Amino acid sequence: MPELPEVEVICRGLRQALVGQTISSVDVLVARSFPAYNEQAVGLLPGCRVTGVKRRGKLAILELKDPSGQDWCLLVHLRMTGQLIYRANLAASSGPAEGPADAPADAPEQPSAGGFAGGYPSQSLVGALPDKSTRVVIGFEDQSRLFFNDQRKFGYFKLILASGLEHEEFVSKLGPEPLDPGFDWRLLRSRLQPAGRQKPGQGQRASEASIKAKLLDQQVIAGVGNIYADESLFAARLDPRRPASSLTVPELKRLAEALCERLQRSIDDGGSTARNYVDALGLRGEFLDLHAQVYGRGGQSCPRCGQTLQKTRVAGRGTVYCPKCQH
DNA sequence: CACTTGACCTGTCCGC
DNA sequence: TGCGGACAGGTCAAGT
Repeated sequence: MPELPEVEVICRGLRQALVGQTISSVDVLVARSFPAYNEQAVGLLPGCRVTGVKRRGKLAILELKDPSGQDWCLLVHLRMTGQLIYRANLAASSGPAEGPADAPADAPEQPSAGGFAGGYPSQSLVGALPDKSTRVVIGFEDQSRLFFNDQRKFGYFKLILASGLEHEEFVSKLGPEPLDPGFDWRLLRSRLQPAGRQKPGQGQRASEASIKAKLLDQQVIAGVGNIYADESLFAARLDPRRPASSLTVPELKRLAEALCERLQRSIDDGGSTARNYVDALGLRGEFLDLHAQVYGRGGQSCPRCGQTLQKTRVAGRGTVYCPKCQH
């Protein structure tokens, strides 16, 4: 469920914490979480300095520079249940990270912390780390650590050259960023309704795929997942089952606007916590509680017209919509 | 070729 | 209490 807003919130936190830091160690506890680790990264990552943290679609990207000056990108995809949690060095007081049983040590005291410098906030949803879902741990020279937790082991790390062919391929595969300044209804139309070659007489084959399936396709638009597809379609008053090819210009305008508004609103709320999403400090996001209108609310009444929201399946995903005001 | 479905995983929730 | 099964959904391979 980490989608664009969740990954964006995590990246902002990591940027503050990691830029300028130098990696001192990498522990891969589950091999599938960093498939190529042994071949390429085992001796390469320690010594690398973090020069930036970016997001592309649902990917978090740690930009690294190795001692020889070569630039690398460490890609992290959280998939369903991945978490990236940063823990500052707690004045070396947190010895073995495993020890709720110990009493003598002033307990895992939580230094109120206004930011990363002092540790982590007491309202963190995540306890002592590593825990049983920890897959990768990256240590830094100042003794802080970045934990990659992932219950379902769908997420992964991948190290690529910043300017290599792999990078080009991965960038060009993803569709445009809906929050980039250049994103508007015309761009959305070009992605949803690509101008097919029109043979005179034989009109181009209109895409029959549902608008929801298209929104979930990362090659069409980058970063939209199930939550924001449903929320945007509701805000734009569009039936998720409609063929993408059938949207009119006014409908495309509503949808483009709804996508931007819903995604930005969620970033402002700290993202959506449906199951186990937390930000870089272990804090949950509040979008679902504060501003979501349909996701997870099947059977409840439509906040716009009062009709009962329907839960169904579109594009293989659980989908909630209002049968009365979405057309 | 366009599109849909199944597999990958594990934790949670529900009914029996 | 314990167990089986459905369900959650991002992405890719396989199927229609």
